[in-house]
Amino acid sequence: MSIYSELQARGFIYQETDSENSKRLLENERVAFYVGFDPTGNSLHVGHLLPIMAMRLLQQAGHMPIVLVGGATAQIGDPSGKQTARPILTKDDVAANAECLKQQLSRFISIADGKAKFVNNIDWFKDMLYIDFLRDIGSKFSINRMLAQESVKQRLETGLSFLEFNYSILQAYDFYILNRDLGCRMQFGGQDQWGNIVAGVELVRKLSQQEVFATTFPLLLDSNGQKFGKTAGGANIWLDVERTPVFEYYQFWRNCEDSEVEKLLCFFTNLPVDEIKRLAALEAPAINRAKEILAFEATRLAHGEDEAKKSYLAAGGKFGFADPAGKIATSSSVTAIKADATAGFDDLPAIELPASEFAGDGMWIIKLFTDAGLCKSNGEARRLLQGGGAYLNDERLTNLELKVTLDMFANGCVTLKAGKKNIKKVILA
RNA sequence: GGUGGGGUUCCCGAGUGGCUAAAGGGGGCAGACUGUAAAUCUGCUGGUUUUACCUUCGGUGGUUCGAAUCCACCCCCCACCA
Repeated sequence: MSIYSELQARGFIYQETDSENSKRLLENERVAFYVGFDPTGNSLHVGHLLPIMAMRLLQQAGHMPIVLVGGATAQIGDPSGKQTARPILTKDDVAANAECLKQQLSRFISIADGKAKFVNNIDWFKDMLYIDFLRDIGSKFSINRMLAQESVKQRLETGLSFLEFNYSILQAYDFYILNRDLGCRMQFGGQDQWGNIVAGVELVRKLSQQEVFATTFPLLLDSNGQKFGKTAGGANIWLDVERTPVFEYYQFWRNCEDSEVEKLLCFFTNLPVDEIKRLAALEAPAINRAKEILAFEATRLAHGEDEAKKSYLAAGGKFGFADPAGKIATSSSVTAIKADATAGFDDLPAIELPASEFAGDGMWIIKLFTDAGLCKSNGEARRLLQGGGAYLNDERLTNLELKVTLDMFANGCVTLKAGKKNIKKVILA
């Protein structure tokens, strides 16, 4: 399958400036293309993954990814798709964040031996004179057209500063520079970037008389219309294990909705499309195997085969395996793992607490739930118990005054659960 | 710069002196049902040493036995005019 058909079949293509020529270009030439990232945080989250997976596919097909870090533009904040202006970052923040970004990206695309280029737009904006910019670039933009942009129109309702208004001009200029200096001929980005991206295509045409192309990805939403990549709780699922432990990362994918599995497998795994269609068409409860494969594959890409295996076994041990006999065919390496219900116990999320806490009268159960990180406050833990959602060693707790003592530990360990899915082992230190 | 309208708990949004930790909705959490799914129903949704106390209604100060609610000043947002 050609790379273009692959992208299309997997649902990556939402809008294109020139479908026919993009296809021809991607199929017949080695193309330098760029995707921009805002270094606004020190970790990527699942919401960033769609363009990353696209870059991965394109790179595997022989194309050259240029990762643009928006060091300059991050200091402005893109108003597209945002309700309100974003806080402005310092230069040091941006530099540190850019480094984290590069490191996390390296799990998905090859960055060694110049297989991918990293650029920072601060490099061409920092010495730019305002007058020059206005004359050379500003003159190419029509305010009338900019005002007609959907993203701008929306912000006009609530207010838009001149600073933010300039964002699309800066992004357009990025494309111009990358085309001029690195021969970049395509830009990919989120659907919300369309206006900015098209502005770039036009600017390149006006300034360089070059034809360049752009494609946007669909915006992923969950069933509630929220941006994809948040937990139910609204917290982001990060690629940084400090923020999102691997087990939780795995569980995020494992808990996707039935109706989403096919889409998610297409976007976030490397499995062939026809296999995905077959897996996603499985009847309940076998559909759960598709979710296991999704979780395993997505975790494998982000955290490596070993970590993915641990999470698979830990989750399977706790909740059961969807296809323990391995009857459902798949090209995923998950099939090689023996579905052993006890093997993953050690890899459940755990916290160590000093044994002295449990000596004598023991530790108050409410405090234990809070200290273990399962509840944000004692009040929340109290409510959890009152609502019947708290478990100690798989027994439902009702006594708010319970003290956890050393004799409740088996092999130096007790298991806490907040609800059916949030598990934490407490290990004596 | 002028005039008018606003800033309430995660979000939207009621509340115009005590009955207000603050209606209602959304979101979230938990329970039941299930397949670690969806839908549905139920409970909960500021903190603590929990029949009580503490913190919260843009900020500061004041009036009052008592303030999200009244007064003064300040900050910010929106609309129209300039």
